[in-house]
Amino acid sequence: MTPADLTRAIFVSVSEIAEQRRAAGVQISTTPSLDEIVLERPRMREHGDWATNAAMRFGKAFGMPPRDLAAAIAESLGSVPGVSAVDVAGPGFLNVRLDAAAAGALAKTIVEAGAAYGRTSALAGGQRINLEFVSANPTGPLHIGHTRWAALGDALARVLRAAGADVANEYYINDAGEQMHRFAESVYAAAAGEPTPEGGYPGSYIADLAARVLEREPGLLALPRPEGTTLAREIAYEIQLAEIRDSLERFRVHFDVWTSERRLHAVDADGTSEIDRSIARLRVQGHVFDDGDAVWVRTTDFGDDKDRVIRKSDGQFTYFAADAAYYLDKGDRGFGHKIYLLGADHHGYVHRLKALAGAAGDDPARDLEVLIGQLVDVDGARLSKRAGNIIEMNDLMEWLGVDALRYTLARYPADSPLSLNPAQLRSRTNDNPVFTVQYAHARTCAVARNAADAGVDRSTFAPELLGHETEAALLGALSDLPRVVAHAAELREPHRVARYLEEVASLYHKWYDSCRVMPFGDEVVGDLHRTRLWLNDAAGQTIRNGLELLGVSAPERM
RNA sequence: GCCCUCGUAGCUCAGAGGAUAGAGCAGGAGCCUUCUAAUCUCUUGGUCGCAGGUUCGAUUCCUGCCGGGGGCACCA
Repeated sequence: MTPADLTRAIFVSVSEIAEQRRAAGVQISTTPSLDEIVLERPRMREHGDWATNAAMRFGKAFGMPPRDLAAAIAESLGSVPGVSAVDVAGPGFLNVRLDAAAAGALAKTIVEAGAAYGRTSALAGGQRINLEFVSANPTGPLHIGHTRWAALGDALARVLRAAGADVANEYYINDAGEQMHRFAESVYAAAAGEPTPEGGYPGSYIADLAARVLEREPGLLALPRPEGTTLAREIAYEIQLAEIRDSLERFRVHFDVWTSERRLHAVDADGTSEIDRSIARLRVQGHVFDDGDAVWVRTTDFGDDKDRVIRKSDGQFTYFAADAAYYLDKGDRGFGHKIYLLGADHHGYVHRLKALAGAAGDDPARDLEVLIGQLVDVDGARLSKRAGNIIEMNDLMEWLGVDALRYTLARYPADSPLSLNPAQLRSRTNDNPVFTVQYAHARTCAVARNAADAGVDRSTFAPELLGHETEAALLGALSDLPRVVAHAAELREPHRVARYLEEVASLYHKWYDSCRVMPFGDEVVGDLHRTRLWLNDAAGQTIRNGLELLGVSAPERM
């Protein structure tokens, strides 16, 4: 019996009681629907396998005290096959216990579903989602902040897809404007042996880039300065962007779409750019106005504390203009829903983005989400040798490993400030969550290997034998993966998957400690061993699937 | 000044309006001739920052205050 089966049984019971009440002449103010039945796993195991607050929820509408309604539901639920006990507790909770066979059947379900276990259609059929994250300027290496958004954004994308959503990962390349100019000046200066210009980029990576630029273009310094600077910029840009892509791929983060800001600035044959056309489109919606020679967007219509300039009086576009064009561009490419993952240092931008959505004719509350991530730092981290006062993603990967980094960065809600503890991340005991989870997985593999050697296979399956309390607890947790994934997707909180895995790992270790898969000594292999192998493999599969959602490997040996 | 965010055990943190507020670590006490003791068992530890409000019920939602972090531009 899966949680979904039980939910349905409770729904049927509640509906029948509603009918009886109606037949008895009682006014029922609401007709319950299936998705109003909420099943949860009790915090305390003693309370049972599952609990529902349905009686408290519908008591009022049925004109019944919650405890009476609970008793009525318990009565009819008690006769459902697979349910071994139903208790009414507290203000009207219903605690349900499943019999071992009904609960144990799940082990086979999971093994047979394999990598698909945990996937749902909770978010299927909705708008196409554009998930933009990282989007670092291609003027230097990625730092620790980008690393957090990369881990979080990619995990979120995986979780959303597992819940059936259609999502594309997007990286916006800020390759136009002032920062690129400063980057160019810095690289050229380094190539020419000059000091870093005022406001330029420090760090020895600039000198490395300059050396590679000169290698590719030995005549650079012979060119007139403007042409030389432009050429240096283009070559250095290409090298730097390639390095960013490489870092991200090594971090197992893949972007489906890379959008260049330059494309938005490019002027067509008719003399207009994407940005020009975008401002014209925004005007139609009525939130754009002129003041002297400058063009403004009335972002205060959408909660901003002041209106924003989109085109300065000297004719130059502000950054906001490119962002507006980019927003419209996403919509034009078929993305009805846009998610932006921004660092806390950009939160002032949220109102402006919301305003853009509104000015574009979208619903700012429904079509646009901005997730703000708090800052992260690492105790005792070395600053980048080549990029000055930042902590580099490349160094972090080498120092702590991709698995530990990804897991830990995805383990906390985005809006909680985070300080990584390197000693903990490198530890090989329970104080390191990623280790606990990976070790549990490796242990399921070790058990499976040993079982194979001992002649224990999955040729029979007798779920009624899975009656040990640690087996009931483990099965309960395993059954929760689809719900956890759906919740994580809906709430945009991949950290729920990590926390869940820690619970499964812990319950698996407890089970391992008290229930053997292998026969003792010269004991004959029996159904109990074989059935436990199914459970062992189901636990391994569940952990593997969860780790996959976080982009963390599931080693078979440690 | 205004905006965002956080405040839960000694530490790091979970907690979608529900039960006696949880986990790991740290502290204390235990279990190895048999699948990985890297695990497991028991145990100490709380004014959920403070004060109001909504609710049958608030750590959770609302308001104010206190404290930490981040941010305010015809900047990029």
